[in-house]
Amino acid sequence: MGRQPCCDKVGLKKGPWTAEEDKKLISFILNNGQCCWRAVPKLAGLLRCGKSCRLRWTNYLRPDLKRGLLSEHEEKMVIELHAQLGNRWSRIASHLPGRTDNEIKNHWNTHIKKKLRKMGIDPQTHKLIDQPQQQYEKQRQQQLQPERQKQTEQTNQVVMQIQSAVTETTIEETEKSYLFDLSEHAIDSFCVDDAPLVQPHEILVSPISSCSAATPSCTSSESPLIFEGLQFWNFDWHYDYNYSKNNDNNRSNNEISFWENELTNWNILTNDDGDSNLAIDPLLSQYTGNGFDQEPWNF
DNA sequence: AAACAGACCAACCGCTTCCAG
DNA sequence: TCTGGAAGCGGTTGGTCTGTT
Repeated sequence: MGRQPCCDKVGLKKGPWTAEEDKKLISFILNNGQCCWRAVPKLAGLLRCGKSCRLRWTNYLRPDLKRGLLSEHEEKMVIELHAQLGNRWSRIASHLPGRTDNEIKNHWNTHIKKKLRKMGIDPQTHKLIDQPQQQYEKQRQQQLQPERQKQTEQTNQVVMQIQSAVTETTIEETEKSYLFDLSEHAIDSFCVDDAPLVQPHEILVSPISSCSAATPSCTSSESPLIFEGLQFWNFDWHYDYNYSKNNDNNRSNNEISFWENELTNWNILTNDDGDSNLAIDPLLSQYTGNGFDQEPWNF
């Protein structure tokens, strides 16, 4: 027995949302808040599935969304967070105010992946990708392995003969040799002969620089998990919200502040009669925003 | 100017997780 | 503790845009 569909799909509309639908959804949520998404379409007069409404709201209509390409700083954060969290886009998005998981996922797949590959880094593992020369060396090492094994065995035999002749071995010396082994293994994990195209520190955000504002005492030796619960500062907090991608008038003005641009759009969307005085106030007053370099603000 | 290919991204699908009863 | 519904999440799809031939 299969699972019941999230909604009765008969007669439901799919595909891109129209301005009219957006307007209905925004009006409804501003008046009633986010309640049971399943009920939203009926109550808002939409022929959409609740899930679709939720996605449209969270990914596109939410007033606190940032729009436009990710900044270089945000991109670095995404890379750093991805190295720690993997494809947990919502977790990553939670560290980037105003960005959605969908947006970050798309940006990762279309931009960052390519950049990392160009840099010789595997976007999934964040490790250096094998270059042809390195692959050749690896193969060669494997071919030489049996011969080396034989040589090692012979050497070991000689060493054992010498060791048996040595009557006193201090604990300190034993520890030293153990530590030496460990360091050898550590080197194995990153082949120093394989000169990377890009040094790791050139790609990843240094933890110490990232944490300075919120946790000034942390050091670069700490786990990058310090990102957990961390607030990041100094983001651009501007919006370039265009309902239509084709409306390039606003785009050409570069970043237009949320308050000029967003409110205008919202006025249009929430008022049939275009009376801007009526507009947002009573509806939006419930929303509180918070720029990182500012006090919380209200509509 | 037309055809095509690749890039981009909004939206969908289906699985997982959460939570109330 | 179990169950079923709702929400959350990540992978994928498909339409549109843009650049190239």
